Amino acid sequence: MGGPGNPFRMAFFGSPAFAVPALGAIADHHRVAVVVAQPDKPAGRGLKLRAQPVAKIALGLGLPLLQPPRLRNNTEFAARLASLELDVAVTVAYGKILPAALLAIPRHGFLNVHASLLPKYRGAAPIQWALIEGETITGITIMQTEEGLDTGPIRHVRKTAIGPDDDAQTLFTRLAEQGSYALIEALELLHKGALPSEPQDDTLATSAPMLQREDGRIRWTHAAGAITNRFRGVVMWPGSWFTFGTDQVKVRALEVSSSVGLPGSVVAVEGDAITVATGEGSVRLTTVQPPGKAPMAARAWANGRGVKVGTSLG
RNA sequence: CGCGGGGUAGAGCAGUCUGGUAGCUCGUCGGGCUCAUAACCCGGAGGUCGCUGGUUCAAAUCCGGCCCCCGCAA
Repeated sequence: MGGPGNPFRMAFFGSPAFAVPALGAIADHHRVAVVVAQPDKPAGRGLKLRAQPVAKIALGLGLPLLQPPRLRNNTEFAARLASLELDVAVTVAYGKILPAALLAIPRHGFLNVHASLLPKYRGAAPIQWALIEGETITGITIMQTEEGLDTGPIRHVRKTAIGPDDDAQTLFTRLAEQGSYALIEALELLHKGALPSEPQDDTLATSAPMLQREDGRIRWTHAAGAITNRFRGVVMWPGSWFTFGTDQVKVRALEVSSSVGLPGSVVAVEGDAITVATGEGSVRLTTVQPPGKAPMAARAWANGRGVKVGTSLG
């Protein structure tokens, strides 16, 4: 176990893969009285029941696991949480709003691990939106959980640079790790009574709502750089896509190019790639994926569909 | 029983409804043209049409079973 001499007695709320490193860190340094994750949900082809990553890890570590379908007006759950005599609880991408009645249970309340530099990018998809907006720096904010969405006082911050090769996948991995470090740091400070609390400046707040399928649509009139940034942000889901006929064609790999032309028109077909003009510059599509098919070289896709220089994509 | 698309030459597709010579865009090999080329011209090789059973004079195509890949949704 290791860690500080006087570990906290804690509850951990989290669900997806992003929360896994934080759970591991907490389990190493503190006493986890209970892990709370969202219920297993049907997902994937065939709608088979899929366990939440945090739930799997919790079971693997032999930690008590709860997956209540509802928190609001759930007196049984509240009573159980209260009976644990928690010092503090943490939430990491749990995915549900916590009622005030629960927030008041732990001695130090709830700390939330958020993957942006608050007050920017409040909401469910901070990593994706930071990439879409072309940010070059982001980070982890540990905040006091309130009833509002990511509005509580900032208690600890850890920054990280966004590199040109970063996408949602790499940033997710890095920030999940950074989040676990930041959380341990914050808990140490809390233990010493030295954890600051700074209210957020609401006038600087921006929102980062959960992505929708439409957020992946490529707007050819946008600049090539903006299209690329969005591609990096939506790569995990829903992915960048354009329309051709009635197909939504996903773009699996692209790079900025300098050719110019009418936005949306194919200006070059060479090697494995096709180059499409945008509002400013162009993008070279190297791998695409039509619906129902495996990913393929963009050139191969063009070959089979009669796409050539001059063809307009939607 | 959530909805749906697909498996035809090395790649991507058409052909299947209306059974009857294996087609298209590329790649590849050879030749030609060109100062030159990923451009152009000519020619060639390359396919047990996912597997399997059935119907038929005849199956990529019609019927049954099986295997595999993927999209939506969540």
